[in-house]
Amino acid sequence: MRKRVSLKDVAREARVSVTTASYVLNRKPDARISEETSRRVRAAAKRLKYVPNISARTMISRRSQLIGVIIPQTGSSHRLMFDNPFYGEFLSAVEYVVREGGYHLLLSGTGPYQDYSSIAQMRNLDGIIIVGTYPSEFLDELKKTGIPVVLVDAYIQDHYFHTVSINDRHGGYLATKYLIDKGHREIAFVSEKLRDKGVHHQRFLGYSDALEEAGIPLRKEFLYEGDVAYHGGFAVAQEMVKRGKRETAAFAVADIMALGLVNGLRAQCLSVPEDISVIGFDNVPLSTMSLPEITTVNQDIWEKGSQAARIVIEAVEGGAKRDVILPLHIVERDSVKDINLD
Amino acid sequence: MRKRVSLKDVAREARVSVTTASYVLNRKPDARISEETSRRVRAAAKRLKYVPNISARTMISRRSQLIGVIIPQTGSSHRLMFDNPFYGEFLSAVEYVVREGGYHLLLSGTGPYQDYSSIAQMRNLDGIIIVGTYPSEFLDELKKTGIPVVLVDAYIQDHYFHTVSINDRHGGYLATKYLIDKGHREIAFVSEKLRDKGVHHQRFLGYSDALEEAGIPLRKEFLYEGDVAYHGGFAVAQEMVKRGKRETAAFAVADIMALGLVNGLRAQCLSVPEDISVIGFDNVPLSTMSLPEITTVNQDIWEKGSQAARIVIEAVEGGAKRDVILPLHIVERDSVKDINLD
DNA sequence: CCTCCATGGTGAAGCGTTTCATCTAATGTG
DNA sequence: CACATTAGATGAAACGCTTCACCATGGAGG
Repeated sequence: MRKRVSLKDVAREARVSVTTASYVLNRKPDARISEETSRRVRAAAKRLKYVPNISARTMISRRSQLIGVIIPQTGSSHRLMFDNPFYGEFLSAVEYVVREGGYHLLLSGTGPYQDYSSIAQMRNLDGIIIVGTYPSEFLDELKKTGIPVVLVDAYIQDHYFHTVSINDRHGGYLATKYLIDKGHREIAFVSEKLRDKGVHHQRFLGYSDALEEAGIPLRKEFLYEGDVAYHGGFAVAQEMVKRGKRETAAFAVADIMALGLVNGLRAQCLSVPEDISVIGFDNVPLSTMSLPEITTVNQDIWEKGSQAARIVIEAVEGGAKRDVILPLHIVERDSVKDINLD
Repeated sequence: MRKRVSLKDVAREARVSVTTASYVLNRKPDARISEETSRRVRAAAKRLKYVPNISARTMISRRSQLIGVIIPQTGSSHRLMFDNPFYGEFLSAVEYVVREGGYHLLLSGTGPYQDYSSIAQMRNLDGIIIVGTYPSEFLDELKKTGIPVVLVDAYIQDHYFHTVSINDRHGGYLATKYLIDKGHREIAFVSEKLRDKGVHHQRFLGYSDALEEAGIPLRKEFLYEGDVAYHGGFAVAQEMVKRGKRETAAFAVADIMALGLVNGLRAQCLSVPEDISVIGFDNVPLSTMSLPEITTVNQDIWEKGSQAARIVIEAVEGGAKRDVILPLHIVERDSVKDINLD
């Protein structure tokens, strides 16, 4: 491999100074360069296949053109959370927007918790996107770096962070209300163990809101816990028949769980929606990958990722603090039965 | 934000020269530093929360501690191929190993085809992992950079590239043979339009191998085409009954497609495996997310990712060229019926 | 007493950029 | 014709680090 060509080489080739070459190649608006010189430099750069060295640039400008993204890991394993298709879709959008914006994407799992602010500094990250809920010490460290951070789906109120989220509580309300409107009054709530913060707790709040509004008492025995994963939903189905299945409908906080639930129910010879209706949340592609296809609360994941990326780039380039809340709506499919019609 | 602390600051604090500080912090084995000085420097670094600047280091050492990963995009959209869960799992493994190895991960979609060698040079990438099949001009460009590249699932023979793959042809053989052993002779092959290179074509070759070995003629009308996606498999199911469904079994080249097929069949009131058996490929989690759970050819995706990452790191650090082929085996579940028993 | 060598440490060059301050010529103004 | 102004271009410093070559000091050996 022959030595990499540097700006110096281009300058020599074009018979100008390094300064001039730099000005030309960066299209500095206020630099006064003649058309002729400009052309010469560009030609030289092309001829030599000049590629700028971002490291060098970073040192001076303190801009790395790098956006860091942190994706949660599944508890036990070291796997990123891609088994929930939400993250893949989200990441796709981020990658796309970031690339179009002239940045690159540094992907990390949550492993290096405490260390992430070091990573951010070492690499001179221009901006950071974090999805999910994290300990506040972790966020505080990040804050100290002064790097713009966009928090996605984190229920944190702190003027430092930009946020993009949905109104999960309202989403939970929507889903439950939908079931109620279809005549259901015995409605199961299926989720992981609820932590105070976090989207699932919010969705639970929405669930109770809807119940309360309809004058339906909240019943402890209609609350089910399982991993937010296919097997979690599947297991809940078994638990449900074990408890005697008094419910006519169930709201699962994620489609992946809803899918497990639907199949688990079917495995127990209950049919969906005839014996029990199911509604999910997210509207990931998975929700159409079952029979029946699953009615769910749609959130525009692509939009979520795009927004997060756009906001972080904006912030890097001097934009103001932003908090975006994306809209939600029900998408009706075949997993909910209208029992008013019976 | 106060100014970032540099090595100079640490040196001053520890009352030593920058050189010494650098030696200490990098644990240079041949540098002769007294225990006492060493301690002082480390203490200072800790006190000031010193974080090295990778850009500066990169300039000198020409090592960026960055591994680039390229994931294919779905044809039309800008989405990364995460709708096939293969990629999420693969990426997880890579991320994990790369991080453990002290590197970071730069993620790109295939958008910047031609430009990737530029990106690689700009960022001084230490190594590159590419999954999928790409035009050879693209690979040639990469080759010119001299950066170690690991090709995953690419049927390319070129001494420059490291590779990790499975024997797709053998996998196709295994799947088909399995079906034949269960008494099937009318076996559909379900895939996307076959290109010469590429894993799916190889799997097709394996399919014919098995047929030929068993003395079963290959029948054109048993070949189905659709996108390697859920909807692709679903559509094939419809096509299949339209053609009169002469087959007793089907081999789909990817689980995601197999899932679509199973559900599509069920939607046509055919039951799996009673009316028709289905076998998939990959053993992604998805394959257990249907009823019946899908019998499939297992490839260890996590291992694939880990190996790719390990090889690229090894190569960066001076290792020799490597080509790894991972083993394959059938995992029996419930989507194939043994019709010998009838 | 002089030389040698080992030990512990440092100065300064250099990596590839950006950018500020400056310089030269040429043009315009009175 | 003298002077100010401007267009066009450049030199050199700085970014933070690594590393080569070199400098002290002091004890061992002759």
